[in-house]
Amino acid sequence: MANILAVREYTATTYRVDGPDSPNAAELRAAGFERQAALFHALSDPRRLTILSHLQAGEQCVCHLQEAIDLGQSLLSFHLKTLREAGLVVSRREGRWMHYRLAPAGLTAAHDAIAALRPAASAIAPRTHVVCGD
Amino acid sequence: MANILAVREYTATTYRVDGPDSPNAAELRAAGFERQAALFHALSDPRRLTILSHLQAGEQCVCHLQEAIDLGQSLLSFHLKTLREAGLVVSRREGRWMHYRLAPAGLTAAHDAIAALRPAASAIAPRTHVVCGD
DNA sequence: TTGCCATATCAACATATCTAGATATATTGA
DNA sequence: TCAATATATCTAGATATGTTGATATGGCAA
Repeated sequence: MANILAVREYTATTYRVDGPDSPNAAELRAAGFERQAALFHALSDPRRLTILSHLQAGEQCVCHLQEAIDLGQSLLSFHLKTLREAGLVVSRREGRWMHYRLAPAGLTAAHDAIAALRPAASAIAPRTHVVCGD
Repeated sequence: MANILAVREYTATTYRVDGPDSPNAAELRAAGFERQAALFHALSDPRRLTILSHLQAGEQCVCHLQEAIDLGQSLLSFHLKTLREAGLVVSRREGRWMHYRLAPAGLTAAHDAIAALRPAASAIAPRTHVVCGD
């Protein structure tokens, strides 16, 4: 880790339920949505999805990614940084080359976030004639 | 549908593989990433995630959402529109009230998009000493 | 050293998105 | 028909994000 900041890690965090500064449920949920939103933001660009799909086969160095994907050098670097900061990929230096690979924990977090939003079967039907105005 | 445009629907689309205008695999993949990116964009805001989680219990009218969530009227309407255009919620008018509920197909599409990105077990390890420079 | 190469970062600009307030539209009830 | 209400849309400004070209950094080889 050294001096790298702002990299999401998806480690489990536990709180003592009644500790003096334990955040309440609403705050926890809000913080969760912030995290999840950041994760989905990283996934919300077709170029970044292209990069992820290229990494699916295994670790790649930037030079190979650049050959495979039509992106300028600094732009590719920018998108890789975005993915890295979101916790979706990790990087490793080998000599002068940087290698990137998928970070399964990040994808799992995204997967779980969506799974958590899926409605109960009872929740997908319209509820007609519910009085609203008062 | 009438004159509603730009609403994503997630119906299966099939192509004859060798038909004269059948898009090639790369184009199909690119189009898929565009769609998926739009979907993730709709999920990339904590306010919208909050809305979705409120709809998880079942259909809600806008007035109830507005009570439950601290958002100005036009802002709530904006985010609901974003979710609707992404195919994540559907709306229904009942009298003067609009009711919104989750659209399972949209959430499923997001879920599947992430599942499709998950790496093979062999792809998550660094591959050291791969020659790169040439 | 020195120079080269791979990649990251910076600075400037273009574009997209979010937000708030004002206004428009649709529906109901008087 | 009119007024009231719920929600959507519009407008303008603020902020965030993406893109490009230039420059910096870190490692290697001569």
